[in-house]
Amino acid sequence: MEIFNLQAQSKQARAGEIQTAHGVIQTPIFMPVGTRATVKSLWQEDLEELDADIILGNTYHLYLRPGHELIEKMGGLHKWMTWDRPILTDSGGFQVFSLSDLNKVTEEGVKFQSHIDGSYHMLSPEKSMEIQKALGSDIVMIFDECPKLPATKETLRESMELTLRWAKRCKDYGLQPHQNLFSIIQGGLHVDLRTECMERLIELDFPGYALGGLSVGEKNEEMVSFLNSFTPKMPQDKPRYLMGVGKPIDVLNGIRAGIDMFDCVLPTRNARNGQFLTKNGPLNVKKQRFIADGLPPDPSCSCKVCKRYSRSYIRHLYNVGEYLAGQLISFHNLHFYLNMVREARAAIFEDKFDEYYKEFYKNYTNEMWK
RNA sequence: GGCGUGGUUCCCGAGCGGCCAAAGGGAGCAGACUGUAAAUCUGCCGGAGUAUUCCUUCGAAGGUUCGAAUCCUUCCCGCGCCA
Repeated sequence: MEIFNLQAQSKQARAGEIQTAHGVIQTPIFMPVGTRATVKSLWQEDLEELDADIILGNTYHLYLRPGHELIEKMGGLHKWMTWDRPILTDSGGFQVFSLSDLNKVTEEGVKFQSHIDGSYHMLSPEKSMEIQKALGSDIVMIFDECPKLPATKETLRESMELTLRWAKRCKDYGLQPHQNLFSIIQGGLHVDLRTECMERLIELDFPGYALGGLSVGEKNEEMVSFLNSFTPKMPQDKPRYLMGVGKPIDVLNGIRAGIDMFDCVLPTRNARNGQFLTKNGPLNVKKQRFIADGLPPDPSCSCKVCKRYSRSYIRHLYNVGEYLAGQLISFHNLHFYLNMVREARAAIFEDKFDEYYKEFYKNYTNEMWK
């Protein structure tokens, strides 16, 4: 079943729609990350006001706490967290990478030691599917292995082969009727490995294809150059998802290469660390020069935070450790990302994405404003 | 007036003869953060130099000592208790 409808293209950049049981996702899309059934520091009302089409949840974290059985018992993730728009859940594959000192990878799966209490757990393709099935997310990710870069080609190949075997096992596990299983292409920065991985995944036939294992240690230029050469080879009629990426410019680079979906913790994590985004690049609110700055975070922004609050006030909140600082900046930063991809989408429909990209890049990297 | 106690680098505050340009906080500065173990982490933080180094500094002035933020004398100022 096709869930993706390609609507417009501007060179490699694409605009389209993804159909899910909980609504339509307009692409290119940025998906706020809500690991533990919450986009940190924001209310679901905020996400609706931001008009986020879809958010993420995480298999590993929700499995450990509160446990997928509980969420299933409470009616599934959507109902439990009162979010009736689409949800994508990551499979826990990334945690194999980010918590690597606490786990051991075998053919069967990954034996984990919980980062919370040290207890032992097994995460396998079947277990990840069981959890995501219970959560009831609209887009389910296969359980993959995400190798850290740089890595030898041999290592990457072995990892890719394992991911392929796991992909088959995920595919064979039955999900809920409304759920769509996306596969994840691995293979480091090698176009040949990635191509082989993709072709073998296409044989299994998935409704969407993701690029995993990027922005995990390689140079940014390497990732951009890889994306430009690889993305056009990906299926035209399926959504293309670049996992975990990235900074605003990275997202635009991805769109330019033909990626449809993105997620990243940066707008919310960095918000909690004081960084707010502006048309002219990121700034940190804790700087003393903002102490009496009556301007909003980004004077060119139309979000509710920028309409009301000043840098001076938010700086004070941040400085004294008030939660509201992180909340306000998170809201603004997500607005920044979502607004950016909406503008990109509009530009693609007008076949002016390159112009949009160049203008954005020029403003965002202009040192004069810093 | 008496007794006691204290004045330390932007602020608070350790140090009480050499290992002290002086712990630790705070503030400040610079940086990081990319499928969230992150409202977190790293570096700098008297001046000059890449650096072994040099210069200025621990209320003030004198003194003891090879050597003092640390000991002594006097003075200035703060705080507490008693009259």
